[in-house]
Amino acid sequence: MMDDLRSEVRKKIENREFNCEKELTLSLISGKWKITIIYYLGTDGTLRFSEIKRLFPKITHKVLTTQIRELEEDGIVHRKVFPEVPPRVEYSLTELGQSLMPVILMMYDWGKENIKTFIK
Amino acid sequence: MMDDLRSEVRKKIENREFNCEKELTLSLISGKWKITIIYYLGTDGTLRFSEIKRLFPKITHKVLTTQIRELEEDGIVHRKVFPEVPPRVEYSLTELGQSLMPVILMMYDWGKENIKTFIK
DNA sequence: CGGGATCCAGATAGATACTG
DNA sequence: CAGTATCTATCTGGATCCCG
Repeated sequence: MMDDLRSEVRKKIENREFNCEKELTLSLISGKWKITIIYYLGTDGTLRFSEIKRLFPKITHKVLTTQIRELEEDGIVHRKVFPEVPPRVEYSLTELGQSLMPVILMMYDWGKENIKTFIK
Repeated sequence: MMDDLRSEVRKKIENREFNCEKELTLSLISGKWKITIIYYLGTDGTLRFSEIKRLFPKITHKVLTTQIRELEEDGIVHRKVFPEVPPRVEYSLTELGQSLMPVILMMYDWGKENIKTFIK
């Protein structure tokens, strides 16, 4: 067990909603911004909420919160709160999250390699 | 260019809706059944519509049609129609689709390796 | 600064019925 | 056998406003 939050992914596993383990991997990184959030945290190490937000000019505050919270519930992202005023919150990848990086880098490479195919 | 169908993925590229190339890779395999359909075609070589359907007891006819059609529009899957009665249609991976297999296998391995983490 | 609540729109999946 | 059309349920993301 990772933490006491009930992640949706874990529920899917319990309800046998996956055809196969690769769908677990897929669902962890699926979400309009998740894969890129993981990638940034994996390359930059630690980022504050506002720093991540600045990386995505078009994301709204609430949506970023939701995406990060889900990654946290899935055990991919670690959240560290500093008891200061104004509050400071730093995010980083957990060990599990870091183990996802090779997969994401491979997807990155495949995309760079093949994106030409999709452009006229 | 691949074919004359307008794939949603290609439109997203043109509209610059991706933050990064890995989101291209992700969106090609995202969809409740796509990644597993690609995997089956990659390992079995060629499958008929009804054969694929049998592999997913819970998928409906129409949903399978839609998923395959999108994969076809994205240039991942090749569709061969035999002009017979009753009709026969065989699906297989294109070269582009086959190049996705290592990525999917890596996701499979990651899932098998880490699924224990998610079970109490 | 970071987060939560509410309401809403669009996309995706599923049920069902019909076709050559 | 494979595919289409219609309708509906669900999910996810987004807009907006409020809070310590």
